[in-house]
Amino acid sequence: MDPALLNRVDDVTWRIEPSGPMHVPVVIFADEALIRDMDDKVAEQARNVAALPGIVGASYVMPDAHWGYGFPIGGVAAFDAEAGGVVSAGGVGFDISCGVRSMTTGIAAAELEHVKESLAESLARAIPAGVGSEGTITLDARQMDAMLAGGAAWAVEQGWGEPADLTRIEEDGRMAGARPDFVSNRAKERQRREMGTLGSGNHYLEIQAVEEIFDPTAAAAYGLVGGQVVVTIHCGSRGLGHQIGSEFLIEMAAAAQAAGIALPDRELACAPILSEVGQRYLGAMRAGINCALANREILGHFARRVLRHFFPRAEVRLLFDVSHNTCKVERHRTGRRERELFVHRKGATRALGPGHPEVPAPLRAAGQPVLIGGSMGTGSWVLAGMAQSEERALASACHGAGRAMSRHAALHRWSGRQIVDELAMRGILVRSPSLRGVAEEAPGAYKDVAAVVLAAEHAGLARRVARLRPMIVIKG
DNA sequence: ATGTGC
Repeated sequence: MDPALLNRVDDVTWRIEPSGPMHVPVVIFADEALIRDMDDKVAEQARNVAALPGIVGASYVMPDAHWGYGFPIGGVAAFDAEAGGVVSAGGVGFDISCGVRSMTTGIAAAELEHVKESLAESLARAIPAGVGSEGTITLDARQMDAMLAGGAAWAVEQGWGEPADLTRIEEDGRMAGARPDFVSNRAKERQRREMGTLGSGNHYLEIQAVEEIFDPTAAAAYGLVGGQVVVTIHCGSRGLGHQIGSEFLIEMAAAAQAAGIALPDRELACAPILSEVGQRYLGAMRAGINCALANREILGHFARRVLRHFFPRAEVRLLFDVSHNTCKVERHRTGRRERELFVHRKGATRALGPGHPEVPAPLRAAGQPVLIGGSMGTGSWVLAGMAQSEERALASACHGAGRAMSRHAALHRWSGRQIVDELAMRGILVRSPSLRGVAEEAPGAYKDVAAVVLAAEHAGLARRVARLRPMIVIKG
């Protein structure tokens, strides 16, 4: 993207003023180098989002943004139901409530080095991964509905997790307003054997070491200790979320037309929040959120079991679990008014600042943990939401490194074997059922995650707390 | 993202 096409507000803030059908401006948070590397399509998509009915504030773009389906990945947009605002399946993303959880362990990374190979094998056996991966859990129709209504709280009731985890999950582990009866039988059928599975693409489970600490006070509150092991899981709602997204995309294309909404791009299919289709999507999507919360809870439980086998004294505690593909009802101040908004975050994380009442009490003074998944080779980051994020971007921040290259281009450039060997030389063990998947996920296909988090910090969205170095990567 | 797909 050519920076000359944008209005530069400061080093990390850029605007496109409303023109034509746009109701609000586009606001992009990124440094100049990230802007130059960003696809022109991101600005086009963000402008299209700014033209949707009932949008409030701005069409926001995070520093890790790239081209997505309809909405950019790394996009944040809030809608006012009473002003004709819409909800969009493409604004949430196909992988409903895809997200990240990190667990601290108290294990010294140096100690783990001695068992790294066998731990990698055990994790690869315990965590089903890959396209169409199925696990050891099969749900009947009643259990499926209970899971879709209960989320991670349901998983804990079933013995796949610990009650203390729930306070460290958004929505306390259970999304209210879920309507399992609005989820199609086909979506439920696809999910029957997929609970506790990782899936494919950019999903992973990593064993990481706390490599560097930037904010000792926040790190202490988060339980992050230099040289200790952290487990991070990136996964979502698997086949169920995908099926819900696909079905509602079709329904919303018709609903938008029926509501007389002119779509600049058919991929922006949406329905008025107050319409029948809009309400049905929200109920189904919230069930999808519960599916993702339950899935990450179960995967965390499997990882915990394996770690305790190797380290019986390990205390595997959930630091936090965040979703980055959601639409949530939140109260925000825009201009002079505070009002209820439907906030779409697609490839973007909620980032509540210090003192916010929705942040769990032990973490509240530091602010909400913002977990940033990097690529396999470059590591991940833990940030903390900043007070300014509320005003700057509806309390949102980036979610990852963001792709810099298409999967196709990455396949052309690297072989999976070569990536596995190169990472092994650097002490990073990769286990995956798909070498093709590994090539697509080559570290070089991603943006510089350090530059992304620095831009987020300079923009006042989230500040750096710690950097995590990958040791073992279980890849889908 | 995805029982990967025109």
